[in-house]
Amino acid sequence: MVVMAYSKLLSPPEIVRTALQMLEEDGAQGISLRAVAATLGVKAPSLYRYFPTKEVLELAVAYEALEAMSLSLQRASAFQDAEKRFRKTAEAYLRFARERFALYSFIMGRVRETHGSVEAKRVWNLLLEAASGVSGHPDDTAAAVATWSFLHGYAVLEQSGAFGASGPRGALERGLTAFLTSFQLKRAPSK
Amino acid sequence: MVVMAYSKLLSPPEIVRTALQMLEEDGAQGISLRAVAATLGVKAPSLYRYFPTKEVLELAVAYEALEAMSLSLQRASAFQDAEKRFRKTAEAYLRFARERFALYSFIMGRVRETHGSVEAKRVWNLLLEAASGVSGHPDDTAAAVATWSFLHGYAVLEQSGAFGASGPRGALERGLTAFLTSFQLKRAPSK
DNA sequence: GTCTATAGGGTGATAGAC
DNA sequence: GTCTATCACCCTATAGAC
Repeated sequence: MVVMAYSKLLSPPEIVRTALQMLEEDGAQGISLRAVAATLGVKAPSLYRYFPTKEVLELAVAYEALEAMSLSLQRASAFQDAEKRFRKTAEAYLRFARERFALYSFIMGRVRETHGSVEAKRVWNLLLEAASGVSGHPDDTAAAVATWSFLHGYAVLEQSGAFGASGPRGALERGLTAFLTSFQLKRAPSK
Repeated sequence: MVVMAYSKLLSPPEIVRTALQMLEEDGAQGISLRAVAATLGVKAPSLYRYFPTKEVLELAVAYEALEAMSLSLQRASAFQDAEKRFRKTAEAYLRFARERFALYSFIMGRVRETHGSVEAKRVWNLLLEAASGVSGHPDDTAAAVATWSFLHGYAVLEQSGAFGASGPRGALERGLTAFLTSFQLKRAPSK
């Protein structure tokens, strides 16, 4: 047996990064401490030196995932025109949900726990600004929540195969247009 | 030990009914064969006389749940006025999701498997008719899918606590109104 | 037709050796 | 700081006794 000195293999950020990556690759049924440890070349109990419970690790992963999500949305919201920003933000939201669905549903499964965090607020604010820009009201919560509901529902139904072989049949465009026209009707008078 | 003849305790419908009821009372993490059997006063292996695998039982439960859902929606769709029927159907959908959320998400987690069944079609048709009635187009799939997405997203976000302490802030009304006005704009000319 | 017993898998978490 | 060993559960599913 080769004599081998213990080396500091682990660190919280590395554990979180690994867990997130595994979640993304095949995370339908969540995080397994054993699996994460194995990927790191370590046994499960070692992780407890860095995270007191599984839940604490999951929360750290959720924050990291929210960060990634807000970055994806941010890139799409750099448009001046209100309608274009609204559409691009919605598009970016759905792209993130589609391409990283396990991560997305992991986030959405922990909304309560992450509520109020800066990471969650960043995502929320991008949605809020996109919707408010269309209606012309500075903090149009109702418009943003309605938009969020639609996008979330669409993302989940799409991924679950609910649209069937015939696909969504233009429902995305139909919904976005409905919101756009309706929000614009209630538009505050521009100065 | 009391001598006791074996009696025919079980039947497929009774097992399904029990599983559905348990799912409804505390079914956040799905069906457990052990738990279902215990409730029936029997050991888990006995269930295999009636269902070859857990999945088959789950499917039977899903169909039963879809049946219940379509009944809930049906009661609300008996309105002549298109707008009223649309609103009442949406209301009934959300009520079902709210009051029987475990059942609702069990259904939604098996959309792919139940797709094409008569039970699923009954629910879908009620949504389709509600949306089509507003737009005036006989089979307005896009409008129905958009509405479904919104309702599903709203139901899930609401239940997950995403709306926070301040609540949805009128987002439901805002969304429904947006769809109504937009669908009516594309209304087919009435004869 | 239901039973016991068991195969064979999973999970989070802890104690104490090294 | 990581390890082994283990606790204490959970689960679906099958073989064969009664």
